[in-house]
Amino acid sequence: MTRSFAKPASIADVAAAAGVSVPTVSRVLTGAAKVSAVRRQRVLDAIEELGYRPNGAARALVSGKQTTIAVMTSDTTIYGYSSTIQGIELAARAAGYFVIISLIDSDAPDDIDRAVSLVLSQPLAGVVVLKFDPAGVQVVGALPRDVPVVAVSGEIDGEFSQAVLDEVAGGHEITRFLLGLGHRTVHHVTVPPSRDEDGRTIGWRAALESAGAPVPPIIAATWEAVSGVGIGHHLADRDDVTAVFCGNDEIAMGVISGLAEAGRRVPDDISVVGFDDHPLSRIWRPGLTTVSQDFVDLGRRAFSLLLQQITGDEQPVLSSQNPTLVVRASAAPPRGPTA
Amino acid sequence: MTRSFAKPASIADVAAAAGVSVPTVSRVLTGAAKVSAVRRQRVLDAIEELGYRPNGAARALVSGKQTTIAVMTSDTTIYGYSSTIQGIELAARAAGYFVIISLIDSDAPDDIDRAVSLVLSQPLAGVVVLKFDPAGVQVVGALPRDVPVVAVSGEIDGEFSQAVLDEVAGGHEITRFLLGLGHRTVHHVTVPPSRDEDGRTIGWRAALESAGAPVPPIIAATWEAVSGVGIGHHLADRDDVTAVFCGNDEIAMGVISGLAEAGRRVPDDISVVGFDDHPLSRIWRPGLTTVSQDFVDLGRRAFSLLLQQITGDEQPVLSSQNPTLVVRASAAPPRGPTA
DNA sequence: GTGAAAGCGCTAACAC
DNA sequence: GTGTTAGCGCTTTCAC
Repeated sequence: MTRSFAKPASIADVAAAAGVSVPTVSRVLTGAAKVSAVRRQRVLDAIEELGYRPNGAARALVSGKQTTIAVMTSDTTIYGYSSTIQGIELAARAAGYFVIISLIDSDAPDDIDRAVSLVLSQPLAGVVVLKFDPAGVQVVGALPRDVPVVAVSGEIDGEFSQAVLDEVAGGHEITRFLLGLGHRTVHHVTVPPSRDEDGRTIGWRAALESAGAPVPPIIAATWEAVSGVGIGHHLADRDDVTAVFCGNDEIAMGVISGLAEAGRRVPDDISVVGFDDHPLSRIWRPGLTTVSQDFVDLGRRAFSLLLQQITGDEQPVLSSQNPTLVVRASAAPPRGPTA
Repeated sequence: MTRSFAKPASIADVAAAAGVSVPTVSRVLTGAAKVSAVRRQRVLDAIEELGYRPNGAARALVSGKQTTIAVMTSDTTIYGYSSTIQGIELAARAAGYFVIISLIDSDAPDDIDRAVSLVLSQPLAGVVVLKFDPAGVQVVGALPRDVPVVAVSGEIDGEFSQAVLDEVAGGHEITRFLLGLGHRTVHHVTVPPSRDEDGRTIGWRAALESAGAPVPPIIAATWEAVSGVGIGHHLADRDDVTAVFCGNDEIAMGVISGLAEAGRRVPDDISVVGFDDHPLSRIWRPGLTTVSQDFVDLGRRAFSLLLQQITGDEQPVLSSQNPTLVVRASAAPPRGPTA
């Protein structure tokens, strides 16, 4: 079969075929004004017959309204990222907007500039930046002030509208939970932070301090779950570690695996908890105690903030939501008295 | 701080500020023709000063060229989906195209129609459909023939260009691997198929048949990893099951968890393998034996097929790639002789 | 090299 | 209700 991508029919073709004027076709298309039933039908028939579809570029040009927003992110595959994107798309589509995905290669200045100018070269109603990592932070800083922008997650700065999950509260709560189980302190493994310290780390530290517990040095992992495995091996050698709070669930799984390979059992020998409530946390053995974050809702809220800006509101708004503690089996009281 | 989203500067504003004509500005922008160094610099300065950015809608209108493609998918969070999307974006961006994500709510005719007409209302150079599931299949069927389309995965039909991973080969290979370990037969748990039978299922059946092994009834799971847990419980009661090939890694993890909860050990009591080589398969305990698929590359190939169509090639092309077996610890020979 | 003029496909403003 | 006239921001002839 031969496929042909011929020049598409224009509104003028439709008008000609229907024997009406161009604006009349436009009227039946947009419903902006009444058209007699006869002509309306003729137009509809012509559209059908010609397989006519309005040219969006022309529409956007004349109306001055853009119906596309961009999501700038450094990744589309990480659980939190992809779920947030899904939430943004859902909300955007419901409001009649399309969403473009624009990947940021790294947080190197060159890559940031390239990503930003690429996005701006497109006619956009606004942009949502996933500020989960340093690349996102850089992009927010590089975006011009005359474009509607909302940042998702990250440090709260008040300059842009921002949709966040209250990570500080989440980190605080899960750390307090561990302390409540009887642990003397809680060690902390981080994913690459989007700033000096992620909210979850700040919450962890605050919980420790307000309980008068020692604050051990932070252990840094990468975004790769495997990086947790090495950390698990390392932790297995340390008698002083009884509870570990990991920056996300994948890392926690890696740590548990590493611990297991080194012969230490979770939660019997050591408690390990995560963050995010990844879908696999539930079926992981032992079930992972974690903090549940509603990323899809986060994406929805981000879009609604953006829409506010697009439609005129000029002041930055903050939308925050509290995550909830999910208790499963990976955390337990420490073995014996300090032993 | 007050943000203002004033009317953006147009090329005419730049021309006025630089004291040149509009086409001259266009020339320095596009590099279509030489401009004297003096004027060029004046234009550049004016652009800088006014913060001018070309209006993409106007450009698209006049050039008749679209630089946006759509990816239609029923999900953005599943590992294979999100990785493929990332590959598409990477390739598209390198070629100067933007990618719109358009979610399909379900495979119900209404949702399909809505999704298709929504996408077509946008000025697009082409569309990539993720045909991993029934919704994708329906969408491909509903798309008009005058738009460049490429399908990713799914049954090979020859009507559209298609990028696939050879799932039949993958399913065949991993089943043969299990048989080679000494299992009498291999049971199969499927994720919702995009057609009567997914390629991996076809490969499984073929391997069984050509080995003269019995073909047990198929067990159906959902896309949710948890659905595997219940199946695991169920399987634990059956003495005749010694090897299970799951439609994807998440389901395999669920099955292993269910088996473990019921007191059966993997791979000692029963072997379980997956498909996809999910990032967590490696750190799962036991390490999951699976079939590795390069989804990012799949996305890249899909885009390059689309580009071929956009730039004129009319005949459908098939791009296939062989997945590779990844042997880890979750499969072993069956216990004793039939025992 | 550079400007004037035309026109991409569409909607808005205006007469009738 | 309907057609005529403009004009959105840009690139592309086409003269000079």
